Amino acid sequence: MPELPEVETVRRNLEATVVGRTIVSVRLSGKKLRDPISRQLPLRLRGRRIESVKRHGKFLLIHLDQDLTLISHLGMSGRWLFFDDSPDAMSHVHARITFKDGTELWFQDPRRFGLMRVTPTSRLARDPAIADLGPDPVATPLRGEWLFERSRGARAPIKSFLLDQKRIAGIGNIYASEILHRAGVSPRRQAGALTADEWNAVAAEIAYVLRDAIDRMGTTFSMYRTLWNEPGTYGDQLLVYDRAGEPCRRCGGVIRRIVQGQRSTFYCPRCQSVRRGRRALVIARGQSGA
DNA sequence: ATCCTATCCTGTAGGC
DNA sequence: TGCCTACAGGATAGGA
Repeated sequence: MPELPEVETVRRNLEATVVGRTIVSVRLSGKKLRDPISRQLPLRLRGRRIESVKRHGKFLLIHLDQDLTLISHLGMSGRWLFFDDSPDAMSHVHARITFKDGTELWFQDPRRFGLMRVTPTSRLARDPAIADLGPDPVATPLRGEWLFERSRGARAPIKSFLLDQKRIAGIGNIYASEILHRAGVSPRRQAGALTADEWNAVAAEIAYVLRDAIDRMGTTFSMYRTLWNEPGTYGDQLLVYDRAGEPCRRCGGVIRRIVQGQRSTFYCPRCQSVRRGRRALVIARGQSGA
């Protein structure tokens, strides 16, 4: 579910809500996440105070006192939910954090692809989950020139390149399609074959789309919710994602779905032609003929 | 190093 | 209604 804008929304929610609160207990469910939660985690978190909430890509970093950080990844279906009063039982809740004042923070994740662990803050950069991540494009706006240089020799399609968290941290399946559509670049192009101008366009749309999606609290299809169980509204802005067979909002052509790396990709073959040069030639011809 | 495939897990939508 | 298949916002191990 959650890509950078959704995780950033949850981060802001957490920052406004749980910073300053002190944990009195953590209860774990018996079920294993893909990366199991340590049984020691409740003991390590007990008595700790939340000092700040940061983010790198899709990872939430909840900093506590005594040099501890709670690393959290939402996977496909993870949610953090905050309650003033403990609600009735919910399914798939893997951790319940109770604060000193009686408020609660629950981690729910039906598909169990999420991750939660505690690590010393001073060694956070060496945590295997964090160590290999590329730059966060919101914290560090990416320049087209930098992407151009970094992509030389890359033979994977640009769509897969954008999803690679080692290259850029935070872009997921929805926003990769949206970014490429707005940039007018076909998802099938080899990343290493994009021109500097094309990378400039992609860099600009990475910044624009992520910012816009954050402003709208992300995209909700089914699972994703804010800390208060509200949906995000960026779904109204989607130009191609999940719109196969529907008309392109820019040119009226038909949006197509293809599969790349076992993930769906949506694009408009007319706006995003595979051969940019050919398209430019057609336009030039039309002008000379007029 | 890079790329591709299969896999982890549950829920839901759509076809019959 | 039920049964079946395909698919879903992600990351990663293992092999080419």
